[in-house]
Amino acid sequence: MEQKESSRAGKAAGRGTYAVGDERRLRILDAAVEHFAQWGFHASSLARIAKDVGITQGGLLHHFRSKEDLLVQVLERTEQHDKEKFFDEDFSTAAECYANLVRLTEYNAARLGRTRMFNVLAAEAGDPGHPAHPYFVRRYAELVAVMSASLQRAVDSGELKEGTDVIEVAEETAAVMDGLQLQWVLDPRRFDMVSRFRAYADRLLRSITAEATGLP
Amino acid sequence: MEQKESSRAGKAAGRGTYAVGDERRLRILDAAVEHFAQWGFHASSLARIAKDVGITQGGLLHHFRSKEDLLVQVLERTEQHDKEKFFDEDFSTAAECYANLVRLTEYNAARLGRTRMFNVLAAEAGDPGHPAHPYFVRRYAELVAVMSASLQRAVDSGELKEGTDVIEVAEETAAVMDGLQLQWVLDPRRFDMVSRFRAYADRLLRSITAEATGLP
DNA sequence: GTCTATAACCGGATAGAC
DNA sequence: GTCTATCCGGTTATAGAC
Repeated sequence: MEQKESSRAGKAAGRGTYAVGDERRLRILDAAVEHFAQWGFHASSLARIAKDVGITQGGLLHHFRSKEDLLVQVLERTEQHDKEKFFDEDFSTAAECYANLVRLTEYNAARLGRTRMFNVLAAEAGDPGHPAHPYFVRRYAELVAVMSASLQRAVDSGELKEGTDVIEVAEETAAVMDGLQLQWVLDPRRFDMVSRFRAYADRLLRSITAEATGLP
Repeated sequence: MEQKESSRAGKAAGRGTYAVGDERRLRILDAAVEHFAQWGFHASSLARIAKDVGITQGGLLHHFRSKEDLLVQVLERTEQHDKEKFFDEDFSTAAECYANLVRLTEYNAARLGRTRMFNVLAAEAGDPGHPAHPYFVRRYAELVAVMSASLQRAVDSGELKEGTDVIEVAEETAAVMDGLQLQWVLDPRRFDMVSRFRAYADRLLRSITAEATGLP
């Protein structure tokens, strides 16, 4: 799965280090994000995406075998980007882990189209026949694995209460993030997603942090 | 908008008390739920829905002016049903309110297609031009209003901590329910949505309940 | 009420010219 | 690499027969 990309991905791991011929490809991917965001997968059209890039539908299909192929590569691209930005380091405390998730929420709150795309695709992918179904199943599994591992270290270190169900907490946290995004996209100006997530994280951590002081 | 329906709605408010000619209408609505669930709005087709009912696309459009009309009436129907079932009474304690939401989660967990439909439509409706956009904006507002009113009564009665931000808690709870539904639909057999929501409700209530005992 | 027929379009994918 | 042309099928909505 990864070898396919290794030949064209940036060699020096620097930003923007791509083969020259891939510039058009990247512009297509960016345009596709916007369209999948607004229309979902089924209702997006290659012709309209191509038009945004300034080429025709036929031209677009020179870079991507099919519409499905385009979707999968869009997801792979954004995922790779997110992982580098937010899941590179292993957090040693739960507080750090949630501070990082607040950062992720801020990042999403600055990208309406991208966030709406994930909302729509995650929901559409509930259909087992949807091309993004395997992606989202794997995505949640990985997210929960990374988060629960962080939380488990926090339990072991004594930061969190003994007996905390770290899987449960990780899945709940993922749910809160997704649910807040749903409400935020419906009314981005009114709904303060970042504050809401921060409030959730604070209350959650307070309720699962091992109490060290205060009691006799 | 409501007069249109008043002539054909059940007169005695009893279950199933509909005009005879509306049987076909109801079967169309039920079939539409399944299709909107699997395909969302844009990618669903009137012809396929009609086929499931056993009529043609032309025949279907005798009962519903347009595809948009069908969607709106599907949403109105399910909403009316839900309100009667889960939001009829005003709850005097927060514990009762959340017990009722657990019941709602159980109800949803027994209806995969319907729940998937709401996931997809709620996400699609993030686009302001989507026919269901106004519906979902109003839906969240009403849900938060009802829940936060319940919670406020619980604060006033001393069940919950003084100074609890009831709007914040209500919006967070809605987010958890939606987020859990998203994960559940992706893998209904593995993911236990009801347990997860119960765990969330328990932890939330513990952290916002006014402590009455235990401290000197 | 339901059908068939049709209008007027849009969808993805392929083939081949340049 | 991008275009045009084309295939073949799907879409909603309307019109009119029965």
